[in-house]
Amino acid sequence: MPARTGTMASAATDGDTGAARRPQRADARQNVTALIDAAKTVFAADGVDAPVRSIADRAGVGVGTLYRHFPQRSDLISAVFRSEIDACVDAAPALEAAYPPGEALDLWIMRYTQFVATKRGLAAALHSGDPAYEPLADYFSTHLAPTLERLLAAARAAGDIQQDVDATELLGAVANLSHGGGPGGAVTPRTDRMVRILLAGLRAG
Amino acid sequence: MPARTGTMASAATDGDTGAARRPQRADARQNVTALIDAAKTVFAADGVDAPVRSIADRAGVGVGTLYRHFPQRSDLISAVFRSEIDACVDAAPALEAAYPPGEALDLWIMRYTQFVATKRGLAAALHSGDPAYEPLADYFSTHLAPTLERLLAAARAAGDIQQDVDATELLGAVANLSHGGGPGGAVTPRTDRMVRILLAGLRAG
Amino acid sequence: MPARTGTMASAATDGDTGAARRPQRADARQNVTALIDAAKTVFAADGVDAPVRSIADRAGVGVGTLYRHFPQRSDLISAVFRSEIDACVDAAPALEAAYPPGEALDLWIMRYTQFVATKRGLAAALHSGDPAYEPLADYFSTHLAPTLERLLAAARAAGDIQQDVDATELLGAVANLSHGGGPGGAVTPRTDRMVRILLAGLRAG
Amino acid sequence: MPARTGTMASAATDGDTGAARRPQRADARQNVTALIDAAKTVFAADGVDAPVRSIADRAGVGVGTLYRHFPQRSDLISAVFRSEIDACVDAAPALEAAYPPGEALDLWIMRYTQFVATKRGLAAALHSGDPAYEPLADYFSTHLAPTLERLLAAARAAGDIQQDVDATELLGAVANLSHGGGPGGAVTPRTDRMVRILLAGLRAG
DNA sequence: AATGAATGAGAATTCATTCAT
DNA sequence: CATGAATGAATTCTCATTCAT
Repeated sequence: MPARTGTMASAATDGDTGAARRPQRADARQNVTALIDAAKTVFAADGVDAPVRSIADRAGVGVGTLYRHFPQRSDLISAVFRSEIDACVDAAPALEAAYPPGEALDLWIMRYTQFVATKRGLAAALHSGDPAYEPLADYFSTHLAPTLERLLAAARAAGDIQQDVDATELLGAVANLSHGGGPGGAVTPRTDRMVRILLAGLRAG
Repeated sequence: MPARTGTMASAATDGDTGAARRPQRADARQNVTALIDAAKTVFAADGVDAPVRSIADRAGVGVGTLYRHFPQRSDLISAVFRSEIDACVDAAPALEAAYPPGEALDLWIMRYTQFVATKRGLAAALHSGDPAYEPLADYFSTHLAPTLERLLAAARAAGDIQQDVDATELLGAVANLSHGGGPGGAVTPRTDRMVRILLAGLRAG
Repeated sequence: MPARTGTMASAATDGDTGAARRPQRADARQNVTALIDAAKTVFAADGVDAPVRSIADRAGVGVGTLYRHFPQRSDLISAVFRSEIDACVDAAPALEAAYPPGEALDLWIMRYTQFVATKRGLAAALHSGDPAYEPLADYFSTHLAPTLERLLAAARAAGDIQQDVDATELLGAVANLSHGGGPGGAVTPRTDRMVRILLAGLRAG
Repeated sequence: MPARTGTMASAATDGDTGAARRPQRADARQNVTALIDAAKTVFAADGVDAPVRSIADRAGVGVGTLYRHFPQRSDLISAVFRSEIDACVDAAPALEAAYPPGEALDLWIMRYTQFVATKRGLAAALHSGDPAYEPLADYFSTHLAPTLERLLAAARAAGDIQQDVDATELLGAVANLSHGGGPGGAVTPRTDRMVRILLAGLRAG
């Protein structure tokens, strides 16, 4: 579990006496941020199984600090992905507003594909069965899935798709298809083509 | 220390047919078989990155023996998959003969899915970029791809599919989709559904 | 498992002066020292190719600790030899001050011989061509060679030697001649005799 | 693959009863020769610690055959060197006849140097203290030493050298000095220079 | 006699994780 | 709180040696 100091702290301590303003708290916060940034880079480069040490080094902190904030590797993975997942979720409304449902669906999936492409090992982690990754899978289910669900419903309502498909399943499938992007993590044309075929499949009767 | 073969046991169990003790020479063949069998099981359980030792142990041979027959890990992987790939290839003609092109295509893909489902890490290995796995990728290209190509061509000729898709790419995509089958390696309904959607996508204009 | 330091023992043995228990942090220094001491002994006994493990064991640390401080074997070798090389270098001035050039040269070479005698495999390492040992060879070149160069120049100026000889080459030759000292590492009379002949050779026209 | 037995009996076995004409004897002889040749090459390339297998492979025989003829590694080393030692010994008379004693001594030593230069690890083996190499050391003592002794005595009688030096010791010293020849095994200028200085040392009063 | 398959003991190296400072 | 030293299990790979065929 990541620094659960931060979450409640924000609101609760905001009203604090103005005096205590530069505690160690801010430091810890900075470390957490640095670690997440470092992990983001390292995960993209070497996959989510990269050595803990390389992440700590890149963040400029000791491994002990990493373990303090992220006792489980999956905690770090979750933390890394959470912000990007959130960004992905946040991208939906604009698409929904600007495009017809079917197109919005497609565009959002492509957006999601880009997110997944840089996460080497993400799909493997999600499907590893390792209980440590359950929180991550849950985050998928509770955040991305509802968004996709909504997009799917709209497209279905518009008559664009007939298939009845589970959003979580579809998220997993697209993640799987995105495997094997180059080291840089770019979406390959290959991935792109396959995802499009899958999307086409949703249209079929 | 050499193979502690049960020399005296041989006479007593001479009538025995199949139960091989611990062989030699001509039975290097048997060791190879045992290794492939062991690897098949271990790969299915722990993925293709499982420790060499665990495979050797399960096969009842020393690691040296494993290395003798399969100097590279990819050699073993290839050996394990080759027979199944061949079986997959061999399954095509019957389907082509018995079903209309589009249906034959679908059925063969499902057959292929079953093969891939038990190979944890297969897709990852194929896409790892590690040159050690190139022979394996080649085997895919030279054996499975032509078969699928033929099925695709027939289906296209029959007007079943419009999409122009590369066979190797499609093989990779289906392999990716098949990730995450349970430890047992069965094709999950989830995988099945996603593959069907992909197949449906091939039909779309 | 971390260092099982004898925490409670400390008070009882507080009066103790030198006998370090199993330290930490600041005592990484002590570990380094212990490793160098252990390596010195092991190298003398089994040569510089002795198993890493045996050195770590003798030092009472894990192999990981050894690797932390000396990532390359040559790093350890260098560390072991450096202090002795330095001692060897430091011995020169006194000799130069107390003896005429020719004699000082001879005495210093004998001193150097004593150093080399306990380093089984040192000469082999120096000549192995293995790039890992280049730092060590460099240390020879940059520390011992100048010293010998100076002694040679003085002896030459005094008319003691006519031969024009490269200091590094001569160091290597003497090291080679010193091979085969008993396990104890003492300078054998045999080595002594051969080195003296070589030194005599330097005098010849 | 079994030995390509029966190369057809040689002239040597002609005296045999005409019946028994295709003995294994000739084959074994051939294998021994092939092994020695192979070992000579491999030793020069990789040193006397080269893997047994590489020698057997190069000789085109199984390792079992190697072990049959040379149960100990030192047996093979001895066998390899013996012929060259003999050649070295045989070179002496011609030099003694054609040159004055001092020059003959120098030339023979240089000849010996050439022999040693291609034997990576020979000197180390001689001095390893491993009892397995005693026969080899003995061969040195009983074959090369007397030759050198004779050359030394002649040079001493001619007034060329004053030093009283043990032949075996001198052989060892020159062998040591020859360490570090390039992979090809050529005598390096460095080695040459040092040996010449040693020889000069023999002249000194 | 020859062969080469099999064995398994080493040896090197990496890395997750703990915990003294 | 942070640090990073220490640990040692785990894993890969090599090679000398034996012995069934």
